[in-house]
Amino acid sequence: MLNEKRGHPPGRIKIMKSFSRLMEKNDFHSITTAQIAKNATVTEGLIYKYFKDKKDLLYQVLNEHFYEFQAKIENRIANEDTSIRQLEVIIYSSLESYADNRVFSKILLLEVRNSQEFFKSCAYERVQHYSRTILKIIKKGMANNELRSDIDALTLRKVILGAIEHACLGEIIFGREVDIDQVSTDISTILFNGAGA
Amino acid sequence: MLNEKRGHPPGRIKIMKSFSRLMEKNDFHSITTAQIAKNATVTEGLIYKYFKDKKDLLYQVLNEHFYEFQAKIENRIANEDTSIRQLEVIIYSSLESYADNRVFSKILLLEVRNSQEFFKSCAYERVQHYSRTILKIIKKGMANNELRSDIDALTLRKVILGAIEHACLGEIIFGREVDIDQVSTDISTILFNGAGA
DNA sequence: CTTGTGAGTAAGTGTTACTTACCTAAATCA
DNA sequence: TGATTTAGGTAAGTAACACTTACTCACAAG
Repeated sequence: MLNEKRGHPPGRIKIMKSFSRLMEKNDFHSITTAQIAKNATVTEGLIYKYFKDKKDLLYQVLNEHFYEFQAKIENRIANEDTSIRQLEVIIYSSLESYADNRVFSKILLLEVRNSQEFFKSCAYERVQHYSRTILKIIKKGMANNELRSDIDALTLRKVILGAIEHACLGEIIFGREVDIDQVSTDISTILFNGAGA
Repeated sequence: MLNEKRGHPPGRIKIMKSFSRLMEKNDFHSITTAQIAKNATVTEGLIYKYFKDKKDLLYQVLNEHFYEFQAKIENRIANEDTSIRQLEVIIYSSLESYADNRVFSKILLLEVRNSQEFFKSCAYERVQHYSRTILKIIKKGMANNELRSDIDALTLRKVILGAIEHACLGEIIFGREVDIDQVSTDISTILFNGAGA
């Protein structure tokens, strides 16, 4: 907290807040640097003092949101003992975070993946860390026979992440309401017990 | 096939082919209309004779690819009798199509979803049709006790689609190889039998 | 033989993301 | 203290971009 002011001058904060606000209603490409600046009551040029380009601004906003997301989830899974419970908490918490931070989920699921630059950003490093946490839980679960070990751990991770993300898409894109409790228990049931009768 | 020439003048075809070629290596936004025109050996203006704007070109290219994708899958599931087998065929065939048509999968999974316009396009209508087909199979499976009916059919569909899509992301984004047989059987195992031991 | 139409072009235009040069006030330090 | 670096911020650009307008030309139908 020492360098809260150091690395974060008021102009920079205003730009990020302005951009976040605009992302609530518009998609990334339809937002202009002129709009961002006007909304932040700074000049366009200042954006490029703090951000390499418009995409860098996007990645840095994502980075801040992802930090909170990650912190919340890692706190919660620390209180669970079994792998399955930990994964269930991840499923529930992800749905919850995506639901009450639409800008964050929009950026992560719809805006960054189409460009290679993202995968060199530090926001992506955070995503990787989070992703590795899930893999560790799966491997631990397979080692102590909570999870079947005849399937590929990487594939199971993909299925879990895919299920979570797709479950939120309707909400993110169309603003539909999602019953988080219902959907997350259904996802857990399917993934851990199977959809077969 | 009568109006193959009628609705598809040579310039239009050249533009779509040129754009598809460019999409193999670049993302949508980094491709310019000047590049598309040059590559197609037509002038920039002609693009706007056949397409409302650059995004409309994207949607129409997707539409053509999706038609083939859909036709192949619907043929294949017609040969299967149980719901689970039909869903397994969908999982396998989707992985296969995404693998050998990278432009198609890039557009569908990474490029169109961020903009609301897409959801008014006729490419999206096709996606909806495909999506409804899956829902019908699930409901049929629940009705004849192949699939458990204590979970929401819509959620199961989301999990299936999410699993398929996320399984291809590594391939689409990083060009990683995917073992389709292995991954699709793993996904089916997880979804229908569960990952729990 | 002229009139209407579809394919295609050439030369624009306003916006957009981004750059450059500059200002100002407050730390830093000789 | 006085000189100088430096960080926050501005103003006025610029090249490139998506898209438009006004125009050919070929040719088919009446």
